[in-house]
Amino acid sequence: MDAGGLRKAGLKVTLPRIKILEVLQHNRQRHVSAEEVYRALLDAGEDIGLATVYRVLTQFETAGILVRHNFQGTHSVFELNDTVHHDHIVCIECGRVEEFVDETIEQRQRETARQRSFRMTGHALVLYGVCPDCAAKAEDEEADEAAEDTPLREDDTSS
Amino acid sequence: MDAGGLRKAGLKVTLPRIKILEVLQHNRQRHVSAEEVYRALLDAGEDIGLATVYRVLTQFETAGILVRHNFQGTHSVFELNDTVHHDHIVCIECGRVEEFVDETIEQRQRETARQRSFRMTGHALVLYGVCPDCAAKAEDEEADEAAEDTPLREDDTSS
DNA sequence: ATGCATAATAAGAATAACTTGCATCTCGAT
DNA sequence: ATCGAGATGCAAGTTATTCTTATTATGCAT
Repeated sequence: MDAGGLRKAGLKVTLPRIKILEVLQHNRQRHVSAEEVYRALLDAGEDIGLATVYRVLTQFETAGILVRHNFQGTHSVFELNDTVHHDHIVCIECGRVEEFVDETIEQRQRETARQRSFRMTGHALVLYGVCPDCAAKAEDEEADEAAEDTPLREDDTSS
Repeated sequence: MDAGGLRKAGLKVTLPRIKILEVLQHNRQRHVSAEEVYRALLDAGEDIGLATVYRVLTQFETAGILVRHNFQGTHSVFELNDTVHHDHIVCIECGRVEEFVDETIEQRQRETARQRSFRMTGHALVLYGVCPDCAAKAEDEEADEAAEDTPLREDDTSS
């Protein structure tokens, strides 16, 4: 699953690539950023350059070994592509990400592309919302604020 | 619709904001980037700073006046939010963007969030594919390449 | 209409996330 | 073991966006 995958993708089996693949496999359930992969390898005592991490992740993406997401717009995160396809729902408060699959949505997407004569090559569906945990926290804070109901105030009468 | 919208959003009605709003309204059917708004205003003889454009666009987004998209991951584009909600299908070849609405998908998304006890605040759905025009072009080129089967070549025998 | 407190602006420096150029090194076919 | 294509590390360069600060404009009360 390691070197074989690389070989099949037409990529030389090099130490950095193997190590990066390992990090991704160890974080199979999470979405990791390039920076995180880099840090993980440095912490593991590997001598690797950040540029290499970026290059290799892009190559892996091109090779279909992993999938890139842009949940926050500011930076990309990656996950291995050896699981079944799924979409994501992201908590805008804590950043937590859950996966889901809805065959009805998938089907309607294909239908939409077909109607417009597009040959669909992929899609990105991300739902944004507040997860149950953060919703609970927010309720607590609302209760606190109800006592003063002043949205913005600098004067806390401290002087 | 100009100043009133700003006023309602709790934003002071300033010249830069009005001008930026005008650019967005003149490009109602397109998706414009911060850079494009900036250029448009410079070309129109306005004296405005790029930082102001970014700041105002972000304020507008927060105020719900416009919507931000990250189609290519590298930079954001914006569109006014006074039309009905819609999703997008993007051509990966030429960048052309079409809009669509599918109530079934919308509904399944709400259902998905509900099932996971997320309070859904928004979503991003982008279909990627090749538009009819680009597909036609690609076919032509395939025919050309069949004769030489070299994917990349600079030599067009023009010299 | 006018002044003042507050909010908004411009300009440029700063930052985050990547990307590229280049000399050196490694993989792997021989 | 050898050699060449391709990979790597480092440092410098990009790109998109945000921050800092001094300056200016706006809106509200008068």
